[in-house]
Amino acid sequence: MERYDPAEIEARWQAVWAEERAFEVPNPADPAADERPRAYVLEMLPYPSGDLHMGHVTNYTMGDVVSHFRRRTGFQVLHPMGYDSFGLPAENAAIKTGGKPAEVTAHNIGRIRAQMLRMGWSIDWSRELSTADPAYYRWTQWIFLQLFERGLAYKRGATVNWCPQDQTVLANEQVVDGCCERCGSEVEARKLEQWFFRITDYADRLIDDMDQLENWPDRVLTMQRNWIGRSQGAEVVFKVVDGAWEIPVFTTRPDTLFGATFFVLAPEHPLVHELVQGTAAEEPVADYVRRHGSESVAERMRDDRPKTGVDTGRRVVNPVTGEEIPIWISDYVLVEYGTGAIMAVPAHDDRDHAFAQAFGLSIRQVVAATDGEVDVQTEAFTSAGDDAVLVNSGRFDGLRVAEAKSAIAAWLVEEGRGETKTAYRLRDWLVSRQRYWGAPIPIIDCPACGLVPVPDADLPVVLPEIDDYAPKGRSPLAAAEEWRSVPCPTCGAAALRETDTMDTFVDSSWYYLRYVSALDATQAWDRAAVDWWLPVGQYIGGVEHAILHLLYSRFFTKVLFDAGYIGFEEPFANLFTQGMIYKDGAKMSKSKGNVVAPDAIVNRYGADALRMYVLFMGPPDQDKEWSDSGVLGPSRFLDRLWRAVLQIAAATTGEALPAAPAAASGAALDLLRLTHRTTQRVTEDIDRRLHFNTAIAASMELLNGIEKARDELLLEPVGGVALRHAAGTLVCLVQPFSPHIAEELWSRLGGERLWEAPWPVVDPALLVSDTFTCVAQVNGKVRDRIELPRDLPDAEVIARVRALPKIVEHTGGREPVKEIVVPGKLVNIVVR
RNA sequence: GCGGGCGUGGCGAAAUGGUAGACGCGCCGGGUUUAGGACCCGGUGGGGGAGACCCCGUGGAGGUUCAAGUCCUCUCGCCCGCACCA
Repeated sequence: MERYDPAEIEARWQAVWAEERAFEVPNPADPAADERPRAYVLEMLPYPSGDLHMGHVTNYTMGDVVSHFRRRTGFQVLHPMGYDSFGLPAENAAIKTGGKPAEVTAHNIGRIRAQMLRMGWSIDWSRELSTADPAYYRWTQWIFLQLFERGLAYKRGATVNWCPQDQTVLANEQVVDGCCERCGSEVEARKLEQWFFRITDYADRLIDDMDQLENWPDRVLTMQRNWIGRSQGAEVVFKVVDGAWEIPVFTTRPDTLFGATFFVLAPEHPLVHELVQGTAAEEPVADYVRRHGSESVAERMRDDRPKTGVDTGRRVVNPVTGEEIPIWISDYVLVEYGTGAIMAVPAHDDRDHAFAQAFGLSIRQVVAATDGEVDVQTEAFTSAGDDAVLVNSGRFDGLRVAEAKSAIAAWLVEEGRGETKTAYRLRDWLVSRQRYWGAPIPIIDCPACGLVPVPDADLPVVLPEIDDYAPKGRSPLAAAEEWRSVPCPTCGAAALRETDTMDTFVDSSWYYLRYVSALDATQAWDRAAVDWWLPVGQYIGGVEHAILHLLYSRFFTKVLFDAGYIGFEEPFANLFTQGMIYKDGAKMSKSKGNVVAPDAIVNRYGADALRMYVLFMGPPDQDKEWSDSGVLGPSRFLDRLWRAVLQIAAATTGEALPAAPAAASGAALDLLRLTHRTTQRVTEDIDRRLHFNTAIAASMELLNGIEKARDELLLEPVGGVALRHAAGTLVCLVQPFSPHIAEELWSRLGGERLWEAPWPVVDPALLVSDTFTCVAQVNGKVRDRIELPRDLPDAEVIARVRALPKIVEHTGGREPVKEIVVPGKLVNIVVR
């Protein structure tokens, strides 16, 4: 028999699909457009390093299975692909080899595209995009200016995260444990003028609109919620003794106000200098501030570090007790959060408690446990539940914490000493980078007019060709004097271009919109086409983007909605986050030397086997361990499928997928039932649960059934039709996973264009049989099984089970206390 | 500390509260080829028994139920996210 040759089959069908433009879909303006329902299936776009890795293979194969399935169940499917092609790796490679980032990138895209094509994914390649292409980043710049016009993009001096290795600033989201997410160097704090996006304006909507994201993993929503970190509380104003200053603090525990025994300012707090000027504390405070400022971010984040601080000698008045309490400076108070100042309640806050102990400050209990004593001198009592009531708090004594929070907050408002307030952990998104390979920020700095947007007609601001990409602590673009010097668009005076480029996460925050109009040079997207395709129906990607890409994209979508450019507020209706693939217990990485190259597996077993294996390995949302021998399972399965279908195709005649013969009985009927049960399982596993591993297992069971029945069924005509029906169905079910072999076998069965053939339909009559295997239990333990007619009345079922010798033996002649019948499943006889 | 998730054969894993281990890898035995990472048949959780069979078994301890891997309470271990956020 002809051997299964994946390499030959795969190349041939890939050529057919390309020739037929099988996976290209029309926009609404296109005459070819029709009114069938639409599905936008999208996977996160890849960074084009030279080689495809297993994570990509899993990600895009999952999306491809969904795409094929939707296409064959009546949808027009938009399934595009592009490259997130700006960024450091290409730039660093160019510096190392003396090439140009654009050339390195073009080369890498060529390689990764070739590897993607070998996987046979059903992608509409006519919409391919690359974020480093001026035709793309022209619109990234346009969006930047949309934000600028609305006050959502602004430049300010700030203490920012500086990566000494990459020589650029980083967003908060890109700092992990005090180190650069990309290169691992310890991040330094630097005071610089930088561009920010005002994502904090959208903090509430980013949290509240999570209600609409029912089909997002809880994990991702929780991570975003934590990252935004919304806390309800109160702002309380404290007056400084012997001075005109009033300093507000933010607290989530206004109920503990009576227990505030000292006050702390962050070292960077703007009032620090004024407060101590000309006093005895001036020198020690200045000294503390200086020492604190020179510490690295990582040092400040060490969790076991002792509390440090310095007394200002100044005092503030506690608004409820009238008591004067000392003002300290300490770096455990963060200037960026709340107001940069806190009221310290050592009895009920661990950090304040540690500070009070370190400096011998007084600790006063104002909340007590309803059950049992607590010693707040030893340890802070932080419970805020119903088991905690106020003490030493004047007329608020006896209130539970929750009640006291609102009562004291109300009192503060009444007295004009404070107001209710919400604080967020989220910071504005720092988007400027001092590197070359990114979209230039389209702003011109005019000495007379200030920051002026580049006029739309002058977009894109194209990256100039330069000779030296090496980072020097400022953007390499600053050296391109000629490019940089331009007349001010407003007044015509000599002005300078902004030389920073944008964070690459800006590029990827809107690419899902561009696919609908990827070739349109006149606008970022066609509104009618966006309304037609979006929001994205199914988005698939790695969980590592939970608080970067996925939060930024939601923010952009809301901004563009508010600006009237799109008609929806959430970009991704359904999100699926796939697990990572490990090898030898570790993430695959070049440095660990445990990378398995997809190309090598394709060479050996074919793309169809690899595609099937990455999904067969386990549940798609879980991390998985790569096994070199594991791929043999799907590989052998496809080989057996090949031989079985070819044999059936040769021994029988008829359609590729003939109707199930009505006259079937015995083994033929059993096979038809198995076929339809399998169709049901595969359909549900793909459609509802994205449980590809069990869908594949079900297909394997069907093949096992076909092989077992084959020789017998080929002897008679009805059996032959049943076999052909089973084989045709199986080929259909396998197609989303391993489309090349499926297409080939389909054509051997006499079919055409499987990629658009209708999905097999389940005949409900074939899902049930006239008998069932009844499990016979005594006291919940399985003792026997018996084949019974499905329509037998319960009483008769019980009688038949009770007559079984093993049941008689285990009941030992005792009368049942109870008899449980689960129809079509089991009988449980309960005896004492 | 706060939040999320996970513990089932040698391994990857299945299992609407109803037959635990489907499907696959590996391994064992047999066959067939012995150019093959080839193919076919049978077996494969642990313990006992010559055997039909019996007992135990889903990290651990309780509980609910006729029935628990699945639900509840406590507990141990691992992974991930956030973390001096007031």
